[in-house]
Amino acid sequence: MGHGDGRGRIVSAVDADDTGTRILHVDMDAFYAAVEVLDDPSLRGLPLIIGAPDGRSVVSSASYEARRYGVRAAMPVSQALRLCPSARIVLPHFHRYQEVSRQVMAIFESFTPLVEPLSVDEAFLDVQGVRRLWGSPARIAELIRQRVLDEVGITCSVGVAATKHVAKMASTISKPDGMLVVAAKDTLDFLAPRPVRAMWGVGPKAAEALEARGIRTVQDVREAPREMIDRAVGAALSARLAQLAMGQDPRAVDTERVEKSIGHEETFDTDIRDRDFLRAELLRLADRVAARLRRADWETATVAIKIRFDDFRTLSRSVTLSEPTAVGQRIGEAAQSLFEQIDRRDPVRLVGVRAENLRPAGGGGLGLWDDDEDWRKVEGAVDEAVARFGSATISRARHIGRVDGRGAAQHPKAHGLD
DNA sequence: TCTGGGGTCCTACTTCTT
DNA sequence: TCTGAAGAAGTAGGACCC
Repeated sequence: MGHGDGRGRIVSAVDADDTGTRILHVDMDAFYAAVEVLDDPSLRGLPLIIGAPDGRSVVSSASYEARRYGVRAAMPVSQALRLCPSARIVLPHFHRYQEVSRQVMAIFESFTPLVEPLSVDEAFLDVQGVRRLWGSPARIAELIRQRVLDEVGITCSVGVAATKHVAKMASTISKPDGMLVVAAKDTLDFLAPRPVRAMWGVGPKAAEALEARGIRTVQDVREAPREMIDRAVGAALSARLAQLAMGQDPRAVDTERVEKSIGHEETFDTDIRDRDFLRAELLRLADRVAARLRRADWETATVAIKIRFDDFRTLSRSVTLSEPTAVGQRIGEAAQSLFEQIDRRDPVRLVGVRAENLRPAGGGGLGLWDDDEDWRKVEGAVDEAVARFGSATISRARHIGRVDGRGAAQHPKAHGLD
């Protein structure tokens, strides 16, 4: 079980003991690949790699047929093709995945309002309050699996347990097209033999540090001295692992998570030395970030950049602004200024811009504009005016756009800037 | 051999404020 | 007015997740 290549399927009986459970973790099987097959049935049964065939692309998703050759998400496409030369490369269609995701989430929400989407293809559901309506958690899990298949045409796997952590582990193990129910009283036995790497928060580094101390399974985590785990992975993760290993997970299903940062980054096909080009890229990324901020009616108080050099060394720099903004030009200027502070002149493979420390847009109300075209006109006009009249005069005019309140008065047409 | 993009969270350290 | 301690806030980097 748990091969990740489709050979580990488990399906608990609908009448399996689900005493003490309330959390469902639903995970779509090879989601991107499944959507591509849905839209082009001739792809069914083929080894598929979702990703770009060129440059430095990595695998976004792979069908189970490709996974049998060792292909995994996040693997360079070139490496995936060496493992599975017969694989079909399919360019990703992210908008389509989001569309299907919305369909699936709507099905979840028809069972319970307590749905926490984790990503485009998975969610936690708390079904404690809807048992009278739909039946036991295991029964609800089966109904959801059936409806997703009937109405959307793709399969999903569901873990049913008392906590998020165990439900997620259970869905992973049951894949694909599976369901695994872990009754509350069976939680400790279920967890004991699992590898530490399967625990939430344990990645390659933490696993290596734990395994170097002989801590290989969840049972080992329970038995190892706490100080030893503290030293291996730090106090915070250690405390969390100690809880999780005992089947305790206080995290509730959270339906109102809000984004804490918004960023964009780009890896170039070839490494770039040209500083002017990199500055222009920072400005372009800043514009995209700002556009998203305005659409969400947010501003950012902190701008961060990320620079990755040809040797994969990565630097980040950030600055807190004197005044929050959602204006691309300001974010771009902050990003460029941070970039100037980096002395290293080696070729760059990636640049990124991120807005952190987000807050609701106050005073300016720039987010009221539906299309960014309008704001580009304003920015373009302001830049032109700065060139003609000098920045002091124009900075006052620019300020009008922020304090002038919301609505028509700040629209470019109203300022005669159209 | 080659390592994306969009995120969150944590730790260690520095600087600012009281 | 100066100084030191302590806590808060800011910054950089890394690990992790999907």
